Amino acid sequence: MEPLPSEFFKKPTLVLAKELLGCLLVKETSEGTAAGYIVETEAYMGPEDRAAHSFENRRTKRTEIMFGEAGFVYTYAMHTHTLVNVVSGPVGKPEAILIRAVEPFHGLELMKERRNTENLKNLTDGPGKLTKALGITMEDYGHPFTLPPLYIASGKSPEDISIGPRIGIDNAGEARDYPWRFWITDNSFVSRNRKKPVK
DNA sequence: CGGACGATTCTCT
DNA sequence: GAGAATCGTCCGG
Repeated sequence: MEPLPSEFFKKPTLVLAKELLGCLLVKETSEGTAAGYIVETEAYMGPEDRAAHSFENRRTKRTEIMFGEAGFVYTYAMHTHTLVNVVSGPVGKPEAILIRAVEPFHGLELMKERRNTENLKNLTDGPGKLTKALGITMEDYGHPFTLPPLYIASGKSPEDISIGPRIGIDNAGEARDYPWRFWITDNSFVSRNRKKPVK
């Protein structure tokens, strides 16, 4: 599991969101290393995307990292959970890709312990679940995905990719229906809150 | 400085 | 499928 180079992240956000599928998300801690295949992503497209934190270029302490270079970690808190994004797009364009689900690959026992469950299916099939399982926290904010302790490595190529509207943004007006959610077709670790694919 | 609000999850029913 | 938990962030006053 070798980190991918920074060049990997320098491509259009909607392209990167698809290419991240099948890649490994790896987190090293003092407790050990945990990793999973990325099976579900969502793109957030900045100023013109009502669902994005950076809508209308809203630049705050929280969104600051989105305005920087692609390939950095954007974590934020949602209720009691931490969610993790990959910063994307050129400098000055605040785009990001939310990692919504991974398929457990390495460090199974550690992940089960952190999630307090033996049920593999329930381990990492949601954005808040996978951060807990992997040990991703707000401490990771602003770090590069190209170096340990939190990095992305090449994995396996998905056979087929499904596309549909994003989850949990029903109040985002017209952006609600944009087909910016990507997942590996028929993968059982995709988050349950699923809608029908448009493709 | 207060109030509203989630890119969620879990626990029931 | 609905409702609670629960808290940092953000914006208005």
